[in-house]
Amino acid sequence: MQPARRITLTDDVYAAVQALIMDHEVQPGARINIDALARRLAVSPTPVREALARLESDGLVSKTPLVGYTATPLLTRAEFEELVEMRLVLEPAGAAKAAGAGLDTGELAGLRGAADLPGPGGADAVAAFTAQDARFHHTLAELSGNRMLHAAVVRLRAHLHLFRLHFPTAHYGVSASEHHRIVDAVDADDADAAADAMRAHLTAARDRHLPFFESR
Amino acid sequence: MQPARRITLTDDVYAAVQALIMDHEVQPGARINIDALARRLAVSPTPVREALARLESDGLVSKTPLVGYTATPLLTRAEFEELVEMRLVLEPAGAAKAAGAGLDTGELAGLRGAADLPGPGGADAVAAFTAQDARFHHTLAELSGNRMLHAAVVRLRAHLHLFRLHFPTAHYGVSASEHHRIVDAVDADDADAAADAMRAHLTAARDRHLPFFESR
DNA sequence: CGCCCGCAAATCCTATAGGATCTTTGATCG
DNA sequence: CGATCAAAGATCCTATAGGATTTGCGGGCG
Repeated sequence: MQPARRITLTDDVYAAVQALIMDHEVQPGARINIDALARRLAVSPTPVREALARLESDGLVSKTPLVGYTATPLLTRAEFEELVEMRLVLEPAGAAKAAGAGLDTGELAGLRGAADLPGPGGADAVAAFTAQDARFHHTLAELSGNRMLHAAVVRLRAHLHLFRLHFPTAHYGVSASEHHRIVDAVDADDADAAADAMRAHLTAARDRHLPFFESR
Repeated sequence: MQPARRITLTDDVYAAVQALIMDHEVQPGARINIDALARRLAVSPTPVREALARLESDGLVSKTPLVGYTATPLLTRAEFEELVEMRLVLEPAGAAKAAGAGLDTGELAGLRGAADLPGPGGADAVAAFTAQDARFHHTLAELSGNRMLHAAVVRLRAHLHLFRLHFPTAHYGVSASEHHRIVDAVDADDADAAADAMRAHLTAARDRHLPFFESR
């Protein structure tokens, strides 16, 4: 039996500010006033500063000494292409590793569960979709058995926050089927097929996201 | 003309603590007493806490709420293999990208300069060698043109701190020649050859490091 | 002899205050 | 009218203090 609040205020603030930025309640590129943020969260500036320091290492905010913190701006088209390229380097390798790792049935079942994606219905369908999509990719990276690769994949997700509000909602089923094709290859212990399926998925997802940049 | 101290105390402390850990002046796995560290650096605990928060995101320390920070322990053999695997995923891809990027002569000259490694002479030969080796790998990753890949490569270097004091000093020339072979391939715009040369270098470096684990 | 409980010391965590720096506003000069 | 400079305000940064929690140690019980 554990007390009501196991974690510290700093950790709470860290999660809260992360959510504020990911949900664009703090505009990308906007200055972050530490005192105002502290008042908004009903805490003192001290834990806010500590949370911001961690978020800077995560790439969600950037700091200018003696000036203040700024929410990281939206990705440019070029940065988006770099992100895709980076994922194309990391994630197919992770899928291949997972395929060769001899996963047990429990791990495979968990991966299959994460591969399913919620439909377009529901109150906050976009958030539910992105959360589940992240869970699948993170789970697969974790099952690669390489903790550093897993950490790198998780870290990249932070840079995707510009899409939280612009996710193309018309292709839910397509993404899910691509996920399942990857799981099938992993299940069959076919490393090459798993890597290929992941590459196809990432490339297709890239094309689905591209229209976002046309309208800017 | 700029004032004597352009950066803040927190940034100074961050660099100082990073050096303390990388140089093993703080034993890997040891608890970190915030107050004692603050006294040692002649500052208050506040900037120390902020620096530690950033170092946690960097992977150099880990935090347990209400208990304190701990210096990250030395890599186990398994973690070392994962690190090598991760570098084999990232760095050959970066070398290939750099080879296809059409670098100008200035960039190539900078890379060639970084490829040279200091000889075994000198006061702190090990530190000089590791610093120059890091500069080469970071420069090459930067020239890939992918900022996220560059950042990931730099981030991995932090986990190498266990070798700072155990670098095999007998193979300076070998490493340098492997570096130059990579540069040659990049210079020839041969992406496949650059990736192959990087893979060969990383694999060879892995084998050179392995004896360290035998003696533990 | 080993285990468990309770108290004291150490440490962490948060809030607050004051000094230092940057930004903005307004007035003066060219 | 535009540019420059100075002062006021806002904000950041660091130090300090006190409350909350954990850890270490000693005594008591089984």
